[in-house]
Amino acid sequence: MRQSTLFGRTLREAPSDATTPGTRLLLRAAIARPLAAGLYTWLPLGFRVARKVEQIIREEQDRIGAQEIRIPVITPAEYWKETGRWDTLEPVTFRTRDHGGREYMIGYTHEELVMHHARSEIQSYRQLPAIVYHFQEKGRDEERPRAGLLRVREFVMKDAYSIARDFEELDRQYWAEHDAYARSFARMGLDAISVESDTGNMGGDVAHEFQVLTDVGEDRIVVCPSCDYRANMEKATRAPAPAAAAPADLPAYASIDTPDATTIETLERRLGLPARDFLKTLLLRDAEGSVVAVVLPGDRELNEAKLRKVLRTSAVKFASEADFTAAKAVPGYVGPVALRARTLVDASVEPRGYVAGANRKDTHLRDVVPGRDFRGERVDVHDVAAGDRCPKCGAGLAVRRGVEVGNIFKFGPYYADKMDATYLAEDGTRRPLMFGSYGIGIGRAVQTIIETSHDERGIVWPKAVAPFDAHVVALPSRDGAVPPAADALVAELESAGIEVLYDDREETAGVKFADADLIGIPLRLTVSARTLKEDAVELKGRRAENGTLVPRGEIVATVKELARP
RNA sequence: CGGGGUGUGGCUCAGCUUGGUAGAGCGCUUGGUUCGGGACCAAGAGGUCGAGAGUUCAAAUCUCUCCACCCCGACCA
Repeated sequence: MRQSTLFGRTLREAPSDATTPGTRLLLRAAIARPLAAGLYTWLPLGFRVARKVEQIIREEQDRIGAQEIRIPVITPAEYWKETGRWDTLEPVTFRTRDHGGREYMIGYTHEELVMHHARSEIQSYRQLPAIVYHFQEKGRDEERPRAGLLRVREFVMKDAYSIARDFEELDRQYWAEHDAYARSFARMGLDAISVESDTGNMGGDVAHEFQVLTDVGEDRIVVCPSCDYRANMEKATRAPAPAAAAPADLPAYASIDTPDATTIETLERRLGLPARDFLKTLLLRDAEGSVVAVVLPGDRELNEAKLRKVLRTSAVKFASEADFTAAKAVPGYVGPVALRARTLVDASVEPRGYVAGANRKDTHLRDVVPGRDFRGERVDVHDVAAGDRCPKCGAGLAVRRGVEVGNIFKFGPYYADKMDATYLAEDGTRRPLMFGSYGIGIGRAVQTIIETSHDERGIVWPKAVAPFDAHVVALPSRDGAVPPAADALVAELESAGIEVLYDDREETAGVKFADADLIGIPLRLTVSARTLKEDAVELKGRRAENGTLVPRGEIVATVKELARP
């Protein structure tokens, strides 16, 4: 590929709204270009990377016996209505009608469609197990696209779907996919770890995410430094702190005056007590409008994902004024004592005396003892914090940020039950198709590679996904001998199966080298008057500081050996 | 959706407070010099100042409405 004709130019400066290093390099190195919020066009260099990432995933899916298919982007409403997701996905999907008025949506994912095909194709246990997958666009009307390709509104996903006879077979498929994912990410140069995750609006109960730990990630990941415990914050738990014995002789609770002290911070200052000595009581309402109070220690944060799970609801919001009145609570002074609301008490609340809101303006109560002065359902709805003890081994946990590059779900009969998808078992009974689904976002993977593999000069592509194997840079020369020599080298490399980006532009050495570093192809081959005089080619790895001269006669073999891992 | 911010040539930005000829650097074109780490000289091209309405003799600048994009929070690959 001649760089002089490459569609898409490199930028010396990144647009000012590009916030992460990967987004800046994505734009500067002409990998992709924005079209609208959350919509990106792949440029040739980026598209080549995307295709290599796809190919790695394809090979690993094929290796475990998955079969590639292709389901349309535009999907009819009727299948989504069978599972109820036509309604629940409404806020995050793109929809349209045909001229006959029939409803469709751009696939948000493809479980329903696979299940539809499976129930008609699969009649007998003899056809199981099966895994199908495809690479297909997903449309998600995200409320907030972010950071280049990390979160967009349309993206290609490799989504695989496993269909099994029973839980055991599903379990084997699940772990086969888990391993295929681990191999895929490793091959594309991503250091991804698998963590336990919440299932969100996908349904089902067992799920893992593959997370790449990096500061630009949106997810908070709890990692144990001494054992293999890793979990998304939405799911993470901790070993309970040693239960402090409740002092037997605590006095009955009593009012204290706390004018204008509506936050834990104010109370800490005012009363000279640490945040953990307070109880904060949050009045919330779920998607159906039911009100619930959640009691947490003052130093703990509510984990909404956990709470949604406990409440079996899709959204949790703060309570309205009317809700406060009905619960006999006062904003800023909510407390669990004599509160008229369903009360959930977080597991981190200990059996001891606390300061809590009195449900009266400007008043708190001291010596409030859980169990004695109020009751509630015990639940785990708090965020794990750095330093909490690992639920597996007791070591101090760390909290990191991560990019979710893939996830896997074990649904069991969840979809089959809703869609009446059964097969005839060996014993003559009808049984539900056991289902699992597995997704990798291609664009997100590509940008995550950039986020985690670059230096101050540009991208450093892993060999397996680099847009080209080698970057031949022909420097300008007076005698006109360089271009034909470089042409010949490129032709020879290409006929040896090497993918070459050939910088044949009339630019100075500085510009060419800067672009080569920015684009980040693993091997750089320089042809110049200087190298011709030595009958050699300068070879430099992307990370190397200096190149070395390789005799012209050996260069093709040398590159061939270095190019492929 | 809530909160915040920004829209001026392809990119980075100045100009706006205090209304009066639309600017700089980079990039682009042409010619010349240079030639191994983002060269130099000269001459050019390129802008409905996000859109619409209003105020005014006069609007990039003031007012209103709308739009787009970015960032922070709740969801996901």
